[in-house]
Amino acid sequence: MEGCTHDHAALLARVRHDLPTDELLFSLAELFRAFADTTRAKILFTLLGEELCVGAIAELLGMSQSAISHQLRYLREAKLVAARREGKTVYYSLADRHVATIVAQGFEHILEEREELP
Amino acid sequence: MEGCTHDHAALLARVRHDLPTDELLFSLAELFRAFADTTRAKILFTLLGEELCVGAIAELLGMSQSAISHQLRYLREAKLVAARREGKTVYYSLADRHVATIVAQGFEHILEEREELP
DNA sequence: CTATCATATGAACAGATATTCAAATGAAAG
DNA sequence: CTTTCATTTGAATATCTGTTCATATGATAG
Repeated sequence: MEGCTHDHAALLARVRHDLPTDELLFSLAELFRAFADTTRAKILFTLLGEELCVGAIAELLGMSQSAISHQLRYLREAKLVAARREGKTVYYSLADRHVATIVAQGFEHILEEREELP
Repeated sequence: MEGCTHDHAALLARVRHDLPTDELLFSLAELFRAFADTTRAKILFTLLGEELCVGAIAELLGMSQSAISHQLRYLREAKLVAARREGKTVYYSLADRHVATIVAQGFEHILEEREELP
């Protein structure tokens, strides 16, 4: 059967009350999905310091221009990168200061976690 | 053909130098993958305030106990939640203070983003 | 106009992932 | 021991996701 039969009605009510809406939780998951792929994480890192064109990123990561372009579209629609056209070339940059913060926080977590295991 | 033929050798060299190792970037993506699923995001939220048993989480999210257990295993292996057994019941809680920080940062991002569009 | 460079896009395929279902633990109580 | 409760696990399945390949767009030069 399903679940336990404990008496946690009061606890559940309280936790449920504090829980954000489904829609907001979905947005949160959506945001983290952008960082959850190795290729996209790499792209975001290359853009931490400077704006770069698609070909440069592709070369940097040793991947096809098409693959990078697809991921850039993803990041663009997630509003995490911004595009700027200059002639034939399109330059990408981070769209939001939060991107850097979130990446930095994740990094800190990983590094501290590794220090704990000698 | 592939990529552009610009002269960005110096730029590429510099960016490449600042780029973390593949292994570290993979770990980063792996960490964010844990937050990148709606069910897992919900679970982490329910655990922000208190520790809860599996059945309670399942009831709270209106999902099967098995589905929740599978995701809890994922989160346990990612070292984001900790389990504590008490009789038949297993209580889960957040394993790391970073979890709360990362979630909070993501939330802030979403909320600010929404304020910008009236 | 045509040719070329940089990027974008669509379809297709392969691999990953989340949920369900059925069955297996593990712990306490009778 | 058997029964029951809470949770875990494994296999199967359906869905999602990332890359490739081929083709299209957009911009400049000639």
